[in-house]
Amino acid sequence: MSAPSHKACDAGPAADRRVRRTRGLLHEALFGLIGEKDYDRISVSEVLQRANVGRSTFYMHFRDKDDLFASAIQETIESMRAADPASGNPVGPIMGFSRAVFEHIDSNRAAGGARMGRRGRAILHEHLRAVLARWIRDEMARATQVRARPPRGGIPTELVAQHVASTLVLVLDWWVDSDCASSPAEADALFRALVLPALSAARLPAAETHSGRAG
Amino acid sequence: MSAPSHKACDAGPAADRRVRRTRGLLHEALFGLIGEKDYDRISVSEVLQRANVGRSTFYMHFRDKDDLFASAIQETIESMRAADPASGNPVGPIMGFSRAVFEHIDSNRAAGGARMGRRGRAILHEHLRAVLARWIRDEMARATQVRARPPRGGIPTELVAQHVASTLVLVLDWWVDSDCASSPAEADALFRALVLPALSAARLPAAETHSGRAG
Amino acid sequence: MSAPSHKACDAGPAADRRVRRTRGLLHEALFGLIGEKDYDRISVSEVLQRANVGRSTFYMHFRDKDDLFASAIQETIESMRAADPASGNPVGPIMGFSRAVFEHIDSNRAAGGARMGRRGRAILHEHLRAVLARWIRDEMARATQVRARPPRGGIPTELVAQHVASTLVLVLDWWVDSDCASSPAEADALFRALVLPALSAARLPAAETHSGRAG
Amino acid sequence: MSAPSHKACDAGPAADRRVRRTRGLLHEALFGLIGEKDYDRISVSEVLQRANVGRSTFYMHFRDKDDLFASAIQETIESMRAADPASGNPVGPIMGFSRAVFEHIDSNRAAGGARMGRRGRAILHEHLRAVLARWIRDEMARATQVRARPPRGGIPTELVAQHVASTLVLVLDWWVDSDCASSPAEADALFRALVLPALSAARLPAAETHSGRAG
DNA sequence: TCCTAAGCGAGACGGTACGTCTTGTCTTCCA
DNA sequence: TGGAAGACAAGACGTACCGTCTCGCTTAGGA
Repeated sequence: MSAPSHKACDAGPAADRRVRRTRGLLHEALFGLIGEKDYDRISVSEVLQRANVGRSTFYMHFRDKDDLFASAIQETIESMRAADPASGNPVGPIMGFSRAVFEHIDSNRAAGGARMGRRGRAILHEHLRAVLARWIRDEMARATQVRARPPRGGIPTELVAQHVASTLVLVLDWWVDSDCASSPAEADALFRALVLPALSAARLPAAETHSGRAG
Repeated sequence: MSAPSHKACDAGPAADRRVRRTRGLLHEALFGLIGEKDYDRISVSEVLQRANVGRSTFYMHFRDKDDLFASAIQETIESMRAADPASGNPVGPIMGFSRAVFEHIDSNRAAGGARMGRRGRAILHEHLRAVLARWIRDEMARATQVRARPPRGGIPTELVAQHVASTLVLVLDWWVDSDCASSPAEADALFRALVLPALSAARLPAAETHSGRAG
Repeated sequence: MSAPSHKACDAGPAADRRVRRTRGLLHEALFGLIGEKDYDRISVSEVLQRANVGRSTFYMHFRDKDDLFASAIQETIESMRAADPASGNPVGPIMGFSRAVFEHIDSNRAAGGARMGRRGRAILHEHLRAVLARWIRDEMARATQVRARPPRGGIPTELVAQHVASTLVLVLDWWVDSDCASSPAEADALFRALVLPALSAARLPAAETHSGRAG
Repeated sequence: MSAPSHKACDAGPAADRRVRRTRGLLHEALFGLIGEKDYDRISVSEVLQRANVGRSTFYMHFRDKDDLFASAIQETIESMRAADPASGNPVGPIMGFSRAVFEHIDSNRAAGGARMGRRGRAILHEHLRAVLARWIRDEMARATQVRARPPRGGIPTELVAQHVASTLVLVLDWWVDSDCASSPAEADALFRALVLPALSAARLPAAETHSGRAG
């Protein structure tokens, strides 16, 4: 889903500018409110009032509150990926991008990782998981080609990708919940410790890889 | 949350029987509806109508729809745990209970794993994760004592427990989604392949985590 | 339309009392607001707020604002008819009831005949016309039987009834607009002067209508 | 309100031509839609779409939908008056113009008298009443001077004029509703039968109202 | 011939009201 | 006396319009 949302609204450069502005206002308003109260106690009207946007305009751009949230997350992730200099870099260790993720969260933790109730967090996690799973699938495909490894071990690629994504989200959540007490490097190390052994195992005929943490 | 819900309603053996019946009706009604439509398109009124239960009665027993769902899941899990003969057996391999879980799902898959929309599944997963994490924490504590290992390795116990629970839920979901194409034993093997290496690693002293950031 | 509106809601004497109260509150609130601003600048929400009634309750009882208004008018008219001692009295002059109408308006003019914009007045007139036309049709039928006159003259009964009703509403409106400067008796005399000659004419064989077109 | 509407828009002959065209398109579109559905179920947007006119253009010319409708009616009436050869003819019987009105409606009934819901009809009637009342006031003034009668009888001139206008509209409505079953001449005769007696009475000192309760 | 200003289409926008839906409380009545 | 029935206040939802606005495009009179 690279398109912003369910509607194109291409009517000219000026209109486009306005549209972009409106969407931005709504994103910001929602993020602001999420910092203040539980996600699903937030009503659409509150967002509108804070963004100073009319109701119909909102529903022109987003199907509902969840759609707005998804779009906002998407935008954030994309800007984060764009700001990542190492993005698309084929060299470096396996799953090398994870470090960048932790670093990014670390520098933006004041803004983004704020309070958001059970439901908001669930939606966020779901999105993150999906996006990360896609990245990881890419990464795994590349790694497989570059290193000329056998295409798959005993574990289905898709399941591995989801597992890695799920674990990354879990560690992220746990790390943010602990107020980022440890450094990004340490958190990343935890993530890698949890996930790399299984990755190696996936390449082998499912024999036990005890060596751990593959550098 | 071992207590059924927020209210006791103890007024005698007969009343208790009726109460239990009412709660059961509501559980069944909710499960029935979940099989038909997305969880959060279900309104309390629908449940009431199907269970043939008055509105006020519902709110006597449950705080809201999620409370009812949680209670229903809890009951199901408890019945499942009760039916497990190996429960509480300290011998056997590490994380030995996982096999039982897959077996149980396999025999009940017609009934339970039915259709339920995004949100319903999310809530279910959340609950499962929490319950399983608790079991796993217990199991890890026991394993630690029995085998006289050092209390923790480089990875926080809590994080490991959550990771294992999360992975189990992931594999379960993936397995159910594939219509249980593989046998419970195979699915369990996948789960163990993903999770055991990390568990072994967690026992080692985690050399490279040098220092806390705050300290 | 003797039934209050589109819904019966018979669920017991107590519920009925509550229902009646709610409907009354809404009637009063609407009449109050009509006295303050143009009828169609009044929103349902305003009525609700003033009546201290929930939105859904309103739509339980009335289809929309116009339905509420119609119901309120109906109620008023019925109470007025009930309070009229001469109602149903077959003796007395032709169209004798008109005098009572003027008298009634005269005594209640402070309350009822208040300000109400173009649209509100139009709706009111429409209703009055319809109700009065029915009364007049009855009256004419009775008069015809009592006086053993020929059933109809050259003017269709229905048209005459509507004409009389329309004229009565016109005179009423004009009279109320002039702040009831003249006495009810005088106003009634004006009405009778405008309408009685035509009524007498309607009894004659209407010489000048030569032939139907279609026949 | 003889001016077309609230804006002059004098900027040259060509511009004027365009303006006229636009207004015409809107008139036609509205009349077309009125033939298809209830007047107040018609939205401005529908009119715009059918007329192929931009939103801002509409609001340049008309304050709102009612303004457009009023303007369209006005135009129609004016064209009707212009086409009437007897217009302004001081000779002939009292209220002689009424016959021309029925004749006009008769020849244009296919186009104009089409379906239009409660509200549309109400607005149309209101307008007709107002326009006709003005004509009638003129006619009465002329008649009074020509025939050298006393300026007013027992009934206020204004009230008489409104009564006549109201009755004409009533008969027109009834006639059109009956699909113009009778000829224009007959319909006119009905109108005159209903209204002329009162007119004669209005000239006298109110003597012949025999029923006499006014005193 | 080009220029400039108008009328115009398109449609995003802030705003208001609508009628529907659901929630959780409360009251009444029945078994 | 406890539970079914359901009226009710509260208020969010997504839809429909409204009237205002900004934007380019077209077009025609004046330079």
